[in-house]
Amino acid sequence: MTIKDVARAAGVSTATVSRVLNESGYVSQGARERIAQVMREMNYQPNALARSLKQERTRTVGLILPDMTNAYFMAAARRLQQQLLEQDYHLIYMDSGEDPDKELEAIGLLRQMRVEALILAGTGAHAALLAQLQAAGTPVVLLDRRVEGLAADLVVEDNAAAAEQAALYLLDRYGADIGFIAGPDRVSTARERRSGLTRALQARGVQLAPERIYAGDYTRASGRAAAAHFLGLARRPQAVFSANNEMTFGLYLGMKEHGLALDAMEVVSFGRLDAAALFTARLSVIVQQPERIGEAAAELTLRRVLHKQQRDAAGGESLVFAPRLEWASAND
Amino acid sequence: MTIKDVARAAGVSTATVSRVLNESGYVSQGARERIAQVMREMNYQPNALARSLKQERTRTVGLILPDMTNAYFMAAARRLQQQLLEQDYHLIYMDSGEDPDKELEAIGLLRQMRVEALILAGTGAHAALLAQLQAAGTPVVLLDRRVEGLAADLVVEDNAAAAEQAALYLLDRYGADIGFIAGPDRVSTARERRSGLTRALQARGVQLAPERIYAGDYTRASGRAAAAHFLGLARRPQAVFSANNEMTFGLYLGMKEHGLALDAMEVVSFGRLDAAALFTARLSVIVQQPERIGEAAAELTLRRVLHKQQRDAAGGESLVFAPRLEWASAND
DNA sequence: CTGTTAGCGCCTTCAT
DNA sequence: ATGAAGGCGCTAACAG
Repeated sequence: MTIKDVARAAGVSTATVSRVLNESGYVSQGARERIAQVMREMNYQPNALARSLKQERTRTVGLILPDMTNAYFMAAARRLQQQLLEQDYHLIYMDSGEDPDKELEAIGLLRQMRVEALILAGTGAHAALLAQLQAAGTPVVLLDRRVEGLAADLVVEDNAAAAEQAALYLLDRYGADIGFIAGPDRVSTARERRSGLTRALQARGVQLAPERIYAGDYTRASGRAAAAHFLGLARRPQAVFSANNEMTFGLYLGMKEHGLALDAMEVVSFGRLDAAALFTARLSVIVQQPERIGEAAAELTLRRVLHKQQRDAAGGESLVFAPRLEWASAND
Repeated sequence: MTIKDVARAAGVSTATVSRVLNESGYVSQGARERIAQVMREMNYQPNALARSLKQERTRTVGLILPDMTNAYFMAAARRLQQQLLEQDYHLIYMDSGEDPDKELEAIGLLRQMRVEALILAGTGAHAALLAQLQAAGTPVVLLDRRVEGLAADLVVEDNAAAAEQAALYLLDRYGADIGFIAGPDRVSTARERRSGLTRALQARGVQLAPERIYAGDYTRASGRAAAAHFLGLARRPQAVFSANNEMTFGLYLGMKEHGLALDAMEVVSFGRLDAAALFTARLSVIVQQPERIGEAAAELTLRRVLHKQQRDAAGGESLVFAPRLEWASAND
């Protein structure tokens, strides 16, 4: 089923068929209709590979995510895909599983597929390669996470500011009697959330004992471990600040396991925790907006690939969204 | 950056470069090393479009899912992708959003991209088109959901049997004093779960009053509405059977809103509900296994595309997995 | 308005 | 062991 078959069946040359395919150049009404008819009858689908090869344009964007079972990323991805689709751009996903090696492989594959742009929520490991990609003319858009040493377009949330605000609230209420469950330091959002806390501590002139900070890794299991840790202390914190919602879920699991009421400690968490609507807790959340992140990333990407808008040599455009804080008193 | 550039830089012809790229034919040790060296230096990435065009082989599989924010599907997709990647096959996702029109568009796009196979958790709308695709030589593998009127490879869970078992348990315990929250009838899993209930009712010679069946649509909102419905009845059911976990979540939300304790009714639900670990309930779940579904779909697909194993004219291979039932007494 | 032609980057005989 | 050449399906001048 090629353009040749269509041309023959319609009694025209391939060029004419190509013209109706691309809505370019002049084609008589009669020919146009005949060709359209034939295409429908044969159920012809143009070969995207051949078109892309010839046009040097794939209308394709790569997206690398660390975990495609993560609700936050998938919400962003979904919106992103919708937006791109409106401009006839297609998304090719890859899942790195937080593994730099797999990320490297994914980047390679996407390059081979000649994606016109790369959107990345990365492990942070391949700054040099990404810079090279950019230099070669493929726009790179960082999503949610920064990559140290890489000046690229950026769509992120203001983690530090939100964390600082949340921490100030807790410090003013409980002083140093709080616990912090940190994320993995290799991820920029985790670093920023930690530094927000640090800023708040400095602002209030408070020191946090080392055992009040638990080094988690954004997983539910580490939140559960944090609960065990905090509840094992001579004096357990009155409140906990958790750097993401998975760890918060784990924290509650751990509290339950230790026979503690779930509203025994006040908790502030990054990211929504739907489950909290079903039990009694004192939970405040820093509400993120993956859809807006996805939409902004799409908009930025399209600007680069559609309008060939060049990035400044110095650095890219930064879009920073402020998460909303949702304070909750006992929510039962 | 083409094979020509590499050839020139290495002082050989493009044919030789192609040979090392494909590890085919004879290449002297010296040439091989020189070429590999040049490729590394130039950071050459072969053009997948050109290769696929020439080889008539894209090493690409299409996957259409109804909702890429759904944990079940994404768990399956992840496993699927991992398995395919091991054989150097790549997955191209599309999200249909449960919309037949978008699904149609997605199928078209994937055809244009010349995917070697299509894996589909569909809206059930395009049996004829899919049959045509199959006839044209593109294997179609149905994931989780059947498509009426289409004889294709199939990887699903045994919804009817599991639903029947669950229903029998409830009927033996509460007689007709139970409620059922059904899924949308256009989805095969919903139909099967409903028919499992029907079988159980017949087996026990019990009739369920029409108001004891609520027509949900697999969304949380419809579960919440179901709660409102059941609790508004003159006599509320003593137990509820919910056709999926999102609706179960909604059910609990609704119960909470009506001031009912979450263990006031016994509940059996399709699909895990993680949140239940955090509150007191009487919930039993029919545990699904998306990873196994994904793995099986990958295995089946690879058999078709790698070994060109033909499907029987009559129908495809059916892999039916039995979900595990996890009975819980009060889980506090 | 339409057809002819020359590639896009790569692979694959067929010679050598 | 290597190179020359044709063609995968399509588009984009250029002629007519």
